[in-house]
Amino acid sequence: MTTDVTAPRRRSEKSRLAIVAATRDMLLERGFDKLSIEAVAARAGVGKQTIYRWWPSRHALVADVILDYADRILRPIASTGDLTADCCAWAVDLAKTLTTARGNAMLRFLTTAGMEYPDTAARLRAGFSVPLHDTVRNRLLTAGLGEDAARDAADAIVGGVVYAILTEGRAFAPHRAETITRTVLSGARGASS
Amino acid sequence: MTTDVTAPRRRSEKSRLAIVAATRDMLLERGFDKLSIEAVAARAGVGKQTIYRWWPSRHALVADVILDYADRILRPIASTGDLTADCCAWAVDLAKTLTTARGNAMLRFLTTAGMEYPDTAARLRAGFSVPLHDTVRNRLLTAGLGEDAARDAADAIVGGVVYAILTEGRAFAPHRAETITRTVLSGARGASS
Amino acid sequence: MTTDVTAPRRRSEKSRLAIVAATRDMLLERGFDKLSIEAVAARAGVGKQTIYRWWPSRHALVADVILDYADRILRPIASTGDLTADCCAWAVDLAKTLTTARGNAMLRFLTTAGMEYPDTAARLRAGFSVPLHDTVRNRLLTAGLGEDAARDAADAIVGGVVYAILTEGRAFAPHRAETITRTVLSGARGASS
Amino acid sequence: MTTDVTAPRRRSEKSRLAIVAATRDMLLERGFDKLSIEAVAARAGVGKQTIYRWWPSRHALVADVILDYADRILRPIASTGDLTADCCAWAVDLAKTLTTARGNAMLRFLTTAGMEYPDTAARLRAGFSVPLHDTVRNRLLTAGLGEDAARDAADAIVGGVVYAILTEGRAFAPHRAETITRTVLSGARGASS
DNA sequence: GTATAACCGAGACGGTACGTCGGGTCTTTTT
DNA sequence: AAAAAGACCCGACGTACCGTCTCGGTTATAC
Repeated sequence: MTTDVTAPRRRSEKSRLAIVAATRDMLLERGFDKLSIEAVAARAGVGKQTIYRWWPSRHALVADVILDYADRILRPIASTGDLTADCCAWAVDLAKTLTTARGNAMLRFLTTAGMEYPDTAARLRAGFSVPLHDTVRNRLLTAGLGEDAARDAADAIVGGVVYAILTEGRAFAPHRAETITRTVLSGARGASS
Repeated sequence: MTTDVTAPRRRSEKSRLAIVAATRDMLLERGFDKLSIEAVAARAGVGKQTIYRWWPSRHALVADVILDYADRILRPIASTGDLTADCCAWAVDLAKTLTTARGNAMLRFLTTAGMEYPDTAARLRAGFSVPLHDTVRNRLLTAGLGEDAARDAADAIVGGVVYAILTEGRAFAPHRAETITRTVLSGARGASS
Repeated sequence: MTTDVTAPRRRSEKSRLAIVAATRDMLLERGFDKLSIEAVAARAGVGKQTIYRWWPSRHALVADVILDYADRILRPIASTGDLTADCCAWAVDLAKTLTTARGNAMLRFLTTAGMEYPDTAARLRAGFSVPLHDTVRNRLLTAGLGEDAARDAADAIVGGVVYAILTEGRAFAPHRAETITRTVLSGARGASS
Repeated sequence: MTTDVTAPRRRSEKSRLAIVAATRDMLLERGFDKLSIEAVAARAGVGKQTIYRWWPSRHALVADVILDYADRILRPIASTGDLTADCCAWAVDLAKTLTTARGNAMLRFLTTAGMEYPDTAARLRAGFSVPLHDTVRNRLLTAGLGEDAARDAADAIVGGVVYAILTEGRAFAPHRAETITRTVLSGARGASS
């Protein structure tokens, strides 16, 4: 039974929360580019060093905040027996979330923050992209699709919806997520049968 | 009456080319985040003001460079009569391009540079995302699909391939573009018949 | 005929003056230890970089300010024919200047700022200590003393007065400068005869 | 009458010695300006608080170390009957000590550390400047000089030697201490007779 | 012979200032 | 009139230390 040898060096939980909250707020107010560590520290009532002590970079800090929020985006797919209906409902729900002001902002940070820094990219992938993809893939596997078919269909559904929102922004009409999903699924089911 | 309205401004073509070349080179060498106007000016042997005179921001400058490169990514789909084969070949080709070191870098800049600045985002959308989508959509329309079906299938194919590359990077195996495309098309054709 | 090869790179005289004035003021208000470049820049309405561009360090900046002031301390010795009277008057005058609030502060900065940084030390020596010593030495040479006698007596007079003020501060009574000087001179004259 | 009012506060002698030694070493290695409490604590293997518990400031700590060393500089004047010879020997010895690497460094710290902080200045004066001056003054009184003459001559000798070393550093040739002293004494003796 | 409190090491914390980079504006000189 | 050069004001960077403040752990009186 390991008793946590790494010694949790008495980090101040109060400061941690203040920093994360300040980052989240300023991210939505001013955007990722204009988010400065200096401003976050000031807003959180914290010394700059306290941020640098626990986060290696601005990207890593933002990643934490986004992953915290990712749980609100990642939702399970219902299993009513009707695969298409379940997936369409889920896709429309996802599209709605990603076209709210907050959701769309988070999607953009998620994408920008992950660029250029492999470590951060890996964390965001593991905490968002992969779970998103797996949600669909697993539902398809449950419905009897083969490994490859499930993976490809999941790529097409998730990619089709998310990439469209990425390029079109909040102008994307959520109900389009339904027709995209329906299009993909009618193909995937035929192919797997 | 001045003939040749477009050029009473005596802009130095030599400087313009040097700036664009310097930007392209440094973009690939150091990445978007670490690209500074100061460094571009120095490398191009140009005054900072000459850059600011013609481009409103760093994002706009980078957008120019990327759109210049976009032509190498945007290619037409062949029309051999076999829709599926044509689209698959095109998709695999696209995936191959976007997983080269250079192509992947460009895709990332394309995505990052467009975030947070609506003007730049609109230009990049018009110069890359829309043409990409239209290429597929038009081929599908030509093949007899309906408006909506063509649009949805194009979303799924383009999004499926590009978003996967966006999250997985160069690890994405280009041949997966074929199965994704095939999956989508088998659905879209069935639905439209 | 050289036309100033070093190219006077269009330095802003306005900024230079504002910086020097701000430094002088804050030096007297808060002391050398608590003088920060940041505060000087703010008070002078100038960017920090403008200070760093022209002065290599805080010590160098302070040295400039002090040497500017040194002219008020360095005064010539009168030549009435009565060597002792002339020197005593000069010494008392020096002591008076160095025991004013401002003069004493300057003496302290002069001493502190020169420590630890050879370059600054050399400049301060050349601009203050050496001229001070030479003033006395030259007067003694004029009066007929030999090289060595003049040098030693100058050491004793200047050192006697200045070092005492350095240790005792403003408590030093200026008229003591007279008796010290008289003591030294009565010896030096006897020895040189 | 409470004996030992100061309370046996169980101060760790080991820590005290480690701190003083670390301070002395780093003072000579890196100079006064670059001496940080943090570094002293680390080098001494001691918590920062242990330093702050017993010394109010960096200056006070350095003063302790210097005064510890002052005993090696402050030496008595011999009494062979020949006043001039005794004083000259003493002065040359003093000059030699103050022009060693270590002695000169100590003299500089002594001067710098005492500036700006009245408390520290007073301690250093009492522990160094005053004893130095008194050593000479007392020898002169013993030799029959009057109060004032002794004081003035002591000022001139001590100041003449120390101030010259302060400005010239290790370039000061110790034998000059002899001629300075001789010059002053020949005056002081004549005046007091 | 314990308790109990001062002292210790360690180091996190809110801060100030450092010296540097680069942004975008402005001015001077050259082409 | 545009361009090169580069000084300027400014904001932020990431780092070094400041002096204060807990944390356990360890002694060494005082009960």
